[in-house]
Amino acid sequence: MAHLAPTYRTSSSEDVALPHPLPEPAASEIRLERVMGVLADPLRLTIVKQLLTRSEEYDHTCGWFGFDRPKSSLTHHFKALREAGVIRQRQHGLERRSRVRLEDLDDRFPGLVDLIVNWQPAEG
Amino acid sequence: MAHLAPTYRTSSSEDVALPHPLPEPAASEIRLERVMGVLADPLRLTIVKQLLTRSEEYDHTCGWFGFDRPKSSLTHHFKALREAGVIRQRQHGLERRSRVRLEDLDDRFPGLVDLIVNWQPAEG
DNA sequence: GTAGCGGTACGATAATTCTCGTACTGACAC
DNA sequence: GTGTCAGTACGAGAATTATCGTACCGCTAC
Repeated sequence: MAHLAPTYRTSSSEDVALPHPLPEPAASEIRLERVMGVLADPLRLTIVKQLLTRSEEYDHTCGWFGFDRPKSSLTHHFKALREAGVIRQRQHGLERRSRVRLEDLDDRFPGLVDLIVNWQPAEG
Repeated sequence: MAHLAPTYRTSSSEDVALPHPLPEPAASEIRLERVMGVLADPLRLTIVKQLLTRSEEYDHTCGWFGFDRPKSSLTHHFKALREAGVIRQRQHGLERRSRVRLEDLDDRFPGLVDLIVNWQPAEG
């Protein structure tokens, strides 16, 4: 997988420096028990799986997922994922966009991402 | 890996029928989010890792681990692991012995066991 | 019988986490 | 300026989970 350059392409086709990530643990500080805990929730598993499987060129905002939950609940879950080291968030003007820290997770916990991608939510 | 026959060898070298496992979810009912949740705890990760790496011919009792915790706390954690489908427990007379449901976990969540084996508890 | 042992069940308190309403911010459009 | 929009921060109540004391059970040894 190609390394993502620290720029992104806007709708006007300019390359712009990426905003700094919001506070997050260094890759070496990511703790498996913390990651497990944060993934012990169907909504958060859904977030990460969708980022892994439906995400394309751009990072995504909370709204992109289309969850029918209050905004403050979504903030809570995204923050939990970020503070555990699972996702990286950057502030793009109004929006806060998220992506999975794929390289860091693959490096620290090989196989974990596959578990998430293969996860299926419970029926009912 | 060889399939474990449903007998075990006693100290007097007799093969004896294994007691039935205590209530547990079927392999197909094991939920990743549940497993993640139950492994979001250093003590329980330690239990499973030790069962995976130090265990030999026999299953092991709670006391084998040597944790300095009240018995009722250990019961609580072992039960949580069993009800999530991570370990299997059988009653052998006085003792309740545990082993990891290795085949079931490998079948349902390939790679998960390696994550646990490679886990290191936090320093301090 | 009694004692000891591995372990459970119950229950209470403490701690953590979830959920979400409300108020607010910062950026943009006009 | 005003409005709107994505999202946050705070805080409260509910729900879940952790911890562990106590009482108890069933088996074995004596």
